[in-house]
Amino acid sequence: MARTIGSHSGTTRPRIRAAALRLFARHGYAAVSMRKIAAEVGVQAGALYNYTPDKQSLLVDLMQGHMRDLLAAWNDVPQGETPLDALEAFTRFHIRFHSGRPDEVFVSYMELRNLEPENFAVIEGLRRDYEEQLETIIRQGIATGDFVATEPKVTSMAVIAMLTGVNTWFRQDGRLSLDDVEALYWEMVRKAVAA
Amino acid sequence: MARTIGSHSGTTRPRIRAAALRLFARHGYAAVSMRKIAAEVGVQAGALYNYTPDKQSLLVDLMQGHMRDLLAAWNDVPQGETPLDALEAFTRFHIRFHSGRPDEVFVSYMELRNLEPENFAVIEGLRRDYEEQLETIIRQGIATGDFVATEPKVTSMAVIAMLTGVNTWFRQDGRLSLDDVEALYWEMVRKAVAA
DNA sequence: CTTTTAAATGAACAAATGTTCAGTTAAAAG
DNA sequence: CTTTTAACTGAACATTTGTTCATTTAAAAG
Repeated sequence: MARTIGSHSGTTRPRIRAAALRLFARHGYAAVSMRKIAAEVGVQAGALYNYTPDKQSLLVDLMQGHMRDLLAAWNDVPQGETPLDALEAFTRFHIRFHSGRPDEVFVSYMELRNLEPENFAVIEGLRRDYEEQLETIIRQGIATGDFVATEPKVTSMAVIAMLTGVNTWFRQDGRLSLDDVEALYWEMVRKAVAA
Repeated sequence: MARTIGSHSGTTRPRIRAAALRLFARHGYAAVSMRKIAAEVGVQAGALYNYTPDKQSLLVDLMQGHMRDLLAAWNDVPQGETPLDALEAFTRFHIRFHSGRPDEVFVSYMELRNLEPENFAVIEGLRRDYEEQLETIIRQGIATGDFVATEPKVTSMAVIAMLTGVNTWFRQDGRLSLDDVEALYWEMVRKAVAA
């Protein structure tokens, strides 16, 4: 059999993406076979190669898409007037964006070592771009005297690590709302860099 | 051939552990075969089974050993008089301990999903034990009025995430010494929970 | 209805996987 | 020197791996 009833052209590609993302996040890139992805989509393994040249490209596309989405979304956020406003905007944006995409975040963070060198360089570059957004805010706050930080780069890394950590415990249906969490973390970030 | 010249009884076991740790950290548990571990030790794959019942046990032993070492080492740290002293002790200990064992930390954090459920429960329990050490300190600081934190558990998670993040960028031969880093992070932690 | 074509099958490939085990070797014990 | 035994080899096993491709099917175009 081929072209089974109900197969439409536009549907399969996103379903492959979604299945790959889900499985990579749950079990890890190396532990997931093309056959398992295909089974999740309801298709034979060979069919995947109509949509991706190989397994690695599946991973790269997911990670690159995530990093591009992240940078684009941050670009759409109003930065506010002062460095303090900008830092609050970044804090709240980072938590909200990442908590809404746990699988993408997990894969993009955990599977870096499974990227071939050239692909790694691309993703790592996008990550650095994002980190520099925060570093810039912190440097501006230091310049205006709003923040105290002797090592802005270190401070950026510390803040990002803290914020990304939300994903390890936060659940949408938990006791605390996303607004609660944003407020809690913003208070800690604010105090940590306060003059 | 077997029992090649220079093979001593006590040597192979730790070398297998070291090779497995190194390779798991570099490439991930699922991507590392028993043959690759054996090759790193200079032995055939079959020989590994004189020392481990299976591949999973190799991973569990590494992770369990790491968590036990962590809890034991923290137990040996003088806690100080006040909650503030205890928090500083924890902050400095966490950074120092983790930065000295990057491979163990990486594996223990990244390979949780490759543990069979019962093994996962054990490791997760040990992790919770450690996290509760910090939570207790924070609760005591709140009780004495030294700290302000409306959600002690969240604060603990935030602080630990921030501290563990050091491992993503810190290098022993970098510009900043371990003491520098400890001081930088301690200032941020102190301010973040300050009353 | 007929033709075209995109989408999927299913079998095949060599290579690699975790694990077992009978046999071999060299160190330790007597 | 002889015996014992722990340590290791090397081949074998059934599965699974990523990927290719000739073939088949059903939807779209005319």
